[in-house]
Amino acid sequence: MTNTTALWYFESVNLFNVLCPHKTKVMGEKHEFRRYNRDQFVYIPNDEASHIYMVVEGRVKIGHYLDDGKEVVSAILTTGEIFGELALAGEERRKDFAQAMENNTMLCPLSIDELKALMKDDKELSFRLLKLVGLRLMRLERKLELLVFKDARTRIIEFLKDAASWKGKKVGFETMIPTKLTHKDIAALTGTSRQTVTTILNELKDQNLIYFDRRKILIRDLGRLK
Amino acid sequence: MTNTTALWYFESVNLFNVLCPHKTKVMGEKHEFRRYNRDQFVYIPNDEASHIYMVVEGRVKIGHYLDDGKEVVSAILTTGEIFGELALAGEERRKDFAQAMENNTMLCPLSIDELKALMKDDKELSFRLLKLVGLRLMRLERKLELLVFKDARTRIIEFLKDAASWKGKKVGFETMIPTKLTHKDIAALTGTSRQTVTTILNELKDQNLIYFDRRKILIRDLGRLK
DNA sequence: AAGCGGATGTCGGTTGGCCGACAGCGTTAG
DNA sequence: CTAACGCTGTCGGCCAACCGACATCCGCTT
Repeated sequence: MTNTTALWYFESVNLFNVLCPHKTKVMGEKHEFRRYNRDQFVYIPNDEASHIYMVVEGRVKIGHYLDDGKEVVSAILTTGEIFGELALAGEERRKDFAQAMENNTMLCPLSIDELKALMKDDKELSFRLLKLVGLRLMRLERKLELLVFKDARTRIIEFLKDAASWKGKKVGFETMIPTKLTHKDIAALTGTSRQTVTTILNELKDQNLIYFDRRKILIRDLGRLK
Repeated sequence: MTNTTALWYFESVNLFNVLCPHKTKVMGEKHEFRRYNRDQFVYIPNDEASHIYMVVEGRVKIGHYLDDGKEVVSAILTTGEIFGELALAGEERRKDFAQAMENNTMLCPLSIDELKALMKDDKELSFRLLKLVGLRLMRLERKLELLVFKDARTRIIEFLKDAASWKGKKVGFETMIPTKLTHKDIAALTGTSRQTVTTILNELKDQNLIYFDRRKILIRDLGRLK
């Protein structure tokens, strides 16, 4: 579980680590995961915002729909990542959707009500939750800055670096990122177009800064990638 | 104070309203405001993030600097608005700056340490703080969506609508927004250029959808503005 | 094994809006 | 009062990157 622990660390608030003991103690037998199939929705806009979730297995797409019905992807989450946290920051009905991207996606749900109850006994928990939401805020600010002030190439490179530090395995100078993300996915996550992603990734490949195929991205040298 | 109350309501978490009694009780004589002069910094990047602030009077610019030294404005705050809240979400050193825009800008500072101490006695406070940060998150998500998926005209119009609902005084169909924001300011807040703001505002004026001069913006009919 | 849907690769045409430049215009400081 | 600086207004050049179109290519499904 070393890897999962690292993921939790990255979340910077080891929320579920704290809560799973709580759950077993306080919530008795309700300590279960939920299973989802590919394309199944965890929640959709206007659903009651009653839980937050941690991804145990599989992938979850977070996004919402524009007026014209077009889908906007704001995040694609994997093992160890938390979503739905706006529910505990006062959101009553979902504004976004969460959708499983793979069969057998396993989620650990956590009821807001129970969480609030726990907060009364556990002062430390309040800080952790505050940090969780605060961390989201900081990340979003970074994303905003990238999107507004950096060109497509820079955004994609920053995305690669993030992914590398987050999921990458280092071997010498090279960093290997196993990923099922399509160019379309990367485009959505970096605010660029599908074609631009393809072009820029191939540019980087030609310069031998990266290599990639359909299941991984390999960064030759993180220091040289810019 | 009706107006100020309305502002607090908009903040959705009546934080300082709750805390001022606390302060007078818990903090005794420390219930003071701080005064700043035009262009004086409240904090700058790398300062210790030890307080959050509410604007009592005047205006405060929040922003940060890009690598090339260019200034990025992320918000311009007036009476009743709160800033520096990342400090209570785990930020240790400021990443942004806060700068008074007018002489005699008055701020009400609130120490994070004291706040944390208060949180232990006041379970309601934890929720409020969570809501405060959560609200920021929601707003930022909206801003992100506007910046990425909407064109400059739409962004500026949305900005006008926001300002109207926030600071506007309705008189019949018309909404009057008193403001000292320059086109440059509006450009920074909407992620556009100064020239684009000037052009679009004048377009809207020509279409008689708005009127404006150097100290106010008048929206003819909120329903028709789009 | 065949076929089909989705992913990748490549090409131009098109354009929103940034930016520099410059000319009034208002405010403000002294 | 006056100078100076910053704000507003307008034009045109320019370009990043979006988008449609189309040709593979891959891999899953039946």
